[in-house]
Amino acid sequence: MSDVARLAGVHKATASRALNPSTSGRVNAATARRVRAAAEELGFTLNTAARSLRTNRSFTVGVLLPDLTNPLFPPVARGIEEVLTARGYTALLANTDNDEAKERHQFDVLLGRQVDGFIVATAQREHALLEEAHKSRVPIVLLNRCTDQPLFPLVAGDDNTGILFAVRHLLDRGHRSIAHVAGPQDVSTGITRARAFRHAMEIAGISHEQALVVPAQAYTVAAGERATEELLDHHPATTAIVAGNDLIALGALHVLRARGLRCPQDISLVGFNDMQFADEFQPPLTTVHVPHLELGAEAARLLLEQLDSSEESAGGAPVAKTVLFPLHLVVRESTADVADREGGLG
Amino acid sequence: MSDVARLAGVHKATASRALNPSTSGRVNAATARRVRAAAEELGFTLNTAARSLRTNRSFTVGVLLPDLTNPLFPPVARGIEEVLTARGYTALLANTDNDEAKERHQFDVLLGRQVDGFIVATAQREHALLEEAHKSRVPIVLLNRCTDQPLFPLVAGDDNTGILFAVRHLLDRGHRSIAHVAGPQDVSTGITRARAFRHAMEIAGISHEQALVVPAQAYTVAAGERATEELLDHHPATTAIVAGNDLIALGALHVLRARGLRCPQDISLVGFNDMQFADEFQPPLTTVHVPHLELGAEAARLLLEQLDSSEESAGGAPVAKTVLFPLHLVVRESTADVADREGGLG
DNA sequence: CTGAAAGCGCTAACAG
DNA sequence: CTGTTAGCGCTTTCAG
Repeated sequence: MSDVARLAGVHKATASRALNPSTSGRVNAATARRVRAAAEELGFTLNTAARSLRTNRSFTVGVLLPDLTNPLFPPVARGIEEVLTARGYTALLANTDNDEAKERHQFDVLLGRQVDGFIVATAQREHALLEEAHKSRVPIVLLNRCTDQPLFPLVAGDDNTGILFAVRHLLDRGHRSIAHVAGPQDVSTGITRARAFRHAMEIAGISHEQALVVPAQAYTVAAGERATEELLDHHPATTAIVAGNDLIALGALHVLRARGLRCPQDISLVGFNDMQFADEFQPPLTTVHVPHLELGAEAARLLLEQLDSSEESAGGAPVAKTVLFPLHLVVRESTADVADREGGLG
Repeated sequence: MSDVARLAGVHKATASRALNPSTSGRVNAATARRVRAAAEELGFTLNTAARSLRTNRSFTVGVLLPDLTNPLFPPVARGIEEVLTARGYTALLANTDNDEAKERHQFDVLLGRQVDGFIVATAQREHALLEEAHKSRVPIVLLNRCTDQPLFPLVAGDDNTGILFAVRHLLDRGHRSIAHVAGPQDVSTGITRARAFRHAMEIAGISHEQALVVPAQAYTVAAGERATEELLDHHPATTAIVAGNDLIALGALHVLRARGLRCPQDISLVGFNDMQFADEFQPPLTTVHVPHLELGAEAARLLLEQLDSSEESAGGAPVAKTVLFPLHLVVRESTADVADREGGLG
């Protein structure tokens, strides 16, 4: 930078001001231009480590997610990345594998790297780390999952109406023996969707006892398989399943296939998330579409808002705003009328 | 850190030495323990910005990939992340969308963030940016794709034998009119696989003219659709297709379906990569399995090697080592005997 | 509008 | 084995 300054014939402080968009107003336009030209010529790139050291801001955001390999998260990550880079920020992605120790470690590493804030997609209903983090006042936005205590702003899909759409669709198709193979109940989405399911069934006048809910241990294909086995063992009369998410739905699909049950002729199935390639499954999966990219983008926006405001004033704790995105059902080929079911049997 | 030092009753330089694993040997064991205890007590986390500024090393690696949303890359990213974090490094992922300007920008941003090196999965056969980077001697490892000039170490799958397995499988099934819907020809994997295809057909004694190659414009479903349309328009007698990758295969699948051709009864199809959920397609895709996680891990290892050696000595330019991983064919349900084909027609 | 000077938190060379 | 000192490259008062 001294070199740039020398070439432009100014002091390095002036060069610094000229090169920083937020201070370039405080410098003569012609001088600024000269400095920029000099920087260009020398192929100068600003040393962010030095800037961070001085300003105590790294323009870096930590993103905690369970597993990038889960098809949900790549679009989320891209959404985050897009709004962050537009503002000169960079995302540091960290996989936690739903492991508390690993998460803690990643969190500390990210803190060491002076991240300005976090986007957390790994929230459990009870979450020690997040409670501590709340006390230490690090800016955090929750994505998708939230804690039981409303500690932080949250960006998520509107699971309630999502499930409502799914159930209504099955009811419209004449189903009454509908079961919910739910997600894990220690995660907010798991219980929200289960509650929404019970509620939707209740509205339809179906007794609480008939609104079957079998929780899977995790949002995975394997857990979905196990839970579906259990469901079908105990309640073979089930004609339709609402799955906690698409991976669980995939597990259900496997079990149906293994048992010689056809989907949708024998059992209808609705997923949740509309993950990439859900339309390529066998059969193409009817599922609730969640705009993951937008979720990521909005979470990033909310975090930036927080960072901006904490910059201007040490202002009071902002209300934990919640942004719920509208969801819609994508009807494909995994659902059919119950009527079709009787005739279909060979 | 001064606080830690004070609490431990030593100078901050000593504290620094005690806290850094690579220098903690140069300090009294008891003192070191005292310092670590103090650090623990104060919840001290080292400021990496300051360290970077001083040491000129950020323990950060830039990863350039086309698009995290492409199912190939999440496992690659995880592989990279796993070996990097084990050594205290962090990966900075950047999506380029195969856009040269965007890639340049991302590259510069990463340089500004003082990355110690790059893993690049976006190499084109002619690649201006990479040639410049080579001159500037930034440590780089190429992943999957390489430039025509062997500028950097490369980690990739052994595409040649992968394609050979695919072709041999189809030949064994009695196919002779086999076509290759190839990947884009400005990318190394695109031409390598196309060449390997021609070679494998040649070995089988099938004339060069019959070894049909139709290149897709990109490794996408849409491009795969277009290329397959073209192929089937001009060569309806084709009985089997080797696709440049699984996304192209998916495009082919769509076109077959649209034309009322059954896979595998009418046309057999082999993909490449064995991407996540390829086994859930309709039909489950026979494809060449590529160990993406291992590719990422190995690339990270190679880069770390380079970083270690450039640390010890300013040593001469290392030979551009190439690591090719063995690939194998996963036979599923998208391939069948030609014989079955005749009988299958209604 | 620009220059001078201090200092962010850490490490490394040098003494002792 | 430990303390002293200087300085990484930048931003930001404070003067002028």
